[in-house]
Amino acid sequence: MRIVFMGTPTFAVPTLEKLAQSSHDLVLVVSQPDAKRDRGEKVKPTPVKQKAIELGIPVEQPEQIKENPIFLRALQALKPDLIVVAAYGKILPKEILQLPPKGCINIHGSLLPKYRGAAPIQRAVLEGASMTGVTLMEMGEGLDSGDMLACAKTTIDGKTAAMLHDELAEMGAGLLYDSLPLIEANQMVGIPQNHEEATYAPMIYKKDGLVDFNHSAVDIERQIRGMNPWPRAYTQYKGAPMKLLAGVVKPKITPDVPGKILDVSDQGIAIATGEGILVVTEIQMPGKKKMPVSDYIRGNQIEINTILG
RNA sequence: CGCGGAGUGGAGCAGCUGGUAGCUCGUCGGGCUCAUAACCCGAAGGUCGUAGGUUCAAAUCCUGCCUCCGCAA
Repeated sequence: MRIVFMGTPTFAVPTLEKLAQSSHDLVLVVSQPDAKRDRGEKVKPTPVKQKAIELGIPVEQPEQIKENPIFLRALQALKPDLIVVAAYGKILPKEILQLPPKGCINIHGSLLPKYRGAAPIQRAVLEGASMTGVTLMEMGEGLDSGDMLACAKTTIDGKTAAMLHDELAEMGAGLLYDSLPLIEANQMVGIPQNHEEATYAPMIYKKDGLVDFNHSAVDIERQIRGMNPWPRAYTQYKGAPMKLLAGVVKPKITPDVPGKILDVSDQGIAIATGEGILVVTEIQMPGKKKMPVSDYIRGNQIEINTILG
């Protein structure tokens, strides 16, 4: 089959690699423009573009994908049998969705119909779901609402969103790879989603990382894991932003002012919350590296009774 | 040219109004103790990111480079 791949962030990279390894013709990779800036003055290509270059596959980066006749014609000229999409970042117009005979297949980082949308992995962690996974679906009109072709599951346990991200990226890549023969033979059967059970996973913003200590320790610990690697759960310690990178929940002992530091030791920083105590074990201060609290307090002070936030 | 912080013994930091380096922890040895992540004594371990410059003398001042990180996007 002639395949076009569309993707942008690192989540899509494993799938790109798998496609490149397959016996099919990966004729084009489409990714977002390089507009993103990093620290300093650098303009970095997207992770997918970098990998595509490494693999020697042509890359297109249309500024806009809708109502772009030039791009559409170029795509038509390639006569792709299949378009695979993984976290591309833009809604595809109907003309493109209808272009390949085998359709457009999307890899989504959740067990549909749960967590449709931009941030499925993080939302699953934040809400304390026990399982998550990846779903292969036929793309149609509507956000992540197409028929499901296959899925794979994993447990969340104490994993961070970052860990799940990597795991699901690989899982999705493998799932797609294994499905290619069936797709080619038109033996994939789409199962409609139960739209009644659909939930949405809106995009995460920087402010979603701000910790509210009135919440329970359980929720905050989930926030720490869900906001990893970005934007990270953060609070303020004496006016300086303090990122909370890992923590454990202790059962409630006696109620105290939420956000108050109750104890500091090699075990971590014990903080009162709306319900229970959160012992933060790993932090990062501005300009510093991430480090275990036990390391941090070797050369820095954290005062007990300070109110965070 | 977006703003900014930082690179010092294994870890985290201090020293930076120039005169060959200090703290906490860890490590090793010894002691005390019924015992201990406790306490006491002692030891090892650093060409102070890198290349130059200024100087009688630089971790400390100046310049280039490398690396790490926070903010903003």
